[in-house]
Amino acid sequence: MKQISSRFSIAVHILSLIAISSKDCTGDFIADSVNTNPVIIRRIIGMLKKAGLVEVRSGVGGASLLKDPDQISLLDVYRAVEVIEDGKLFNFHDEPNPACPVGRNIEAALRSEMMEAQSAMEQRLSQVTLDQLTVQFQ
Amino acid sequence: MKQISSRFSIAVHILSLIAISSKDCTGDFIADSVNTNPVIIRRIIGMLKKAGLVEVRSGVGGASLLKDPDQISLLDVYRAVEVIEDGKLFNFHDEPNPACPVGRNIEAALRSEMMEAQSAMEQRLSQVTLDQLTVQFQ
DNA sequence: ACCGTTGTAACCATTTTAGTTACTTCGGGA
DNA sequence: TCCCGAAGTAACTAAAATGGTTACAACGGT
Repeated sequence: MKQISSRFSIAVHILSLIAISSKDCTGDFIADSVNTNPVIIRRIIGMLKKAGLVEVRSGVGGASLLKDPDQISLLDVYRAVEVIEDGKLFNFHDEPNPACPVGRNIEAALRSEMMEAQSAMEQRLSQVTLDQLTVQFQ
Repeated sequence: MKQISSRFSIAVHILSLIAISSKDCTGDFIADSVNTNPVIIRRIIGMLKKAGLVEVRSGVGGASLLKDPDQISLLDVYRAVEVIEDGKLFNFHDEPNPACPVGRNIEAALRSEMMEAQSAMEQRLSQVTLDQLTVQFQ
């Protein structure tokens, strides 16, 4: 990968805006704050809906949170926007040669370390909630 | 991103093979163990050379380590293969609207949390050395 | 001089990403 | 009831990353 998709940062932006804003959060209003196309916003809100984080008033429009901001962690958002394939941050090359001692054993050993590293990151994300961010937006 | 490139797992494979193998580690020999094209191996070895981890006997061929396996961490390898852009694991969407309190403040707040999460992962990678892996390849 | 090996360049197919246009559907207000 | 703003989605695009491949020049022992 190059980088983890900006879907994640946009999703956090969207949720922060909904949490803070008193006015109706329509796709166009959010798109103006994020500075992107409204369709991008709708797509990401669709993912947040699927994850049970927000709801959208159909017809009239406007999104609202389904959880308190102190009950939404950055990990929840990260997982909602499906930023990585199959839940695995690290890719592993296909089918090393089983006839070689390294080829035969490296996958188990390295995958285990990859999971530890990934967990360390996700655990850190899980410790930060939306309200811990929004208090900084005076 | 989809996933962190398999360049990382291949690089670890390559270094493990060099560390363990008694015979000459040519690109073709390594490619056979990794099960990929020799050019892929040469490209990654080039990155490991640039990072000062290996050297290659020119003309005759064969790679060898420039450091003891207990002095090479997974983080060293991870950084050597330039798996992420600009050293930043997370991407951040461009230019949120400064006229909005969220748009104006979210970048600093979120980037700080992104760095913490990235550091947690990298710190875990830095704790594992090549020899801790290779002892598992009997 | 030959031959295996390395270092690259060039090219390719596939996938992801971010953005865009366009169209249908929904539901409230005039 | 008829609009109108909004959401949901399909289809398309351009750009970039990825993994792979062929080809070729340069190097250095035998």
